[in-house]
Amino acid sequence: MLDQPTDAAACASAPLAGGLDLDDAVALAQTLKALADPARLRLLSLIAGSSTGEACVCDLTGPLGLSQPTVSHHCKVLVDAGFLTREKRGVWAYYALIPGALDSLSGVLSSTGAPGGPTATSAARA
Amino acid sequence: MLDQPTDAAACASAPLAGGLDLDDAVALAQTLKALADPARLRLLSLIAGSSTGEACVCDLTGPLGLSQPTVSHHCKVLVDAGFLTREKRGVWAYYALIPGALDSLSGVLSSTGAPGGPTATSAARA
DNA sequence: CCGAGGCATCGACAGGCGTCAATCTCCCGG
DNA sequence: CCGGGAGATTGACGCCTGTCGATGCCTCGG
Repeated sequence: MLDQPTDAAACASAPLAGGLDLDDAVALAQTLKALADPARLRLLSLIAGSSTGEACVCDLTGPLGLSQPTVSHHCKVLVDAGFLTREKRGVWAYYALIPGALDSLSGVLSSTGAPGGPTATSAARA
Repeated sequence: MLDQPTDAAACASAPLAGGLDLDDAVALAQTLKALADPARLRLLSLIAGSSTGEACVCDLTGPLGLSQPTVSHHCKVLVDAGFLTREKRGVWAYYALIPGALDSLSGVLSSTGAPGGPTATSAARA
């Protein structure tokens, strides 16, 4: 231990009161973690590049080179993170991306560089 | 085998040629993964909120509640990802964030929703 | 020249995450 | 009513990563 006397502020000066609360940091990290995967990024890109703006699982397993359960798992993660919507039509499940979800995330990232930003606390959470 | 005759395109229609290459997806995922951590997000926020725009390790261990090696590890990850710069002044190492790094990432995320976007291929890589 | 202190690195451990094979459920066509 | 097929779920395995304790390096003050 060796305790920590009054010379704790040895190097810098400001007490460094961070603008990001721990709870908010965890939420934002979870949203980012949903995107921080090559398979999920390509999955979003595939759906975004589709002509109809939606795609079913059986069409995604081919281009991604992944098995069906894996694709289903990634879709579930993206739906849970608020990036995709799931619509069951007959036997097939069609996934479409929610417009604005990525935009709000971009706004949060840009506001990080601005000290005392507006409302970065409760964003990326439509 | 049951083979797969011409009914391969059973559900959808388009061959779904994704705009994101696998190599590009891996690179973007690695950049996002550097941010997808509560400790690193708070670390960036602390440095951004600092009056001088920079902070040394010994000042970050306190607010983050992490040990010194852990903070040093996170700083290394962020420097390697291109979000922070490391400047050794005397005994102390001062970290400052690179302006524009988060902005370019925001641009990439926004362009994902635009089919046939501009240059999302080689971004977030200053 | 030598001691002290801040930072980076190493080794180890626990937890989470991505992936697949196997199985189950649900819906449609005949 | 029954068979087939698409998707979701479960269980297991392996890898990656966050965390800490211990140690080494490097710089500054005396």
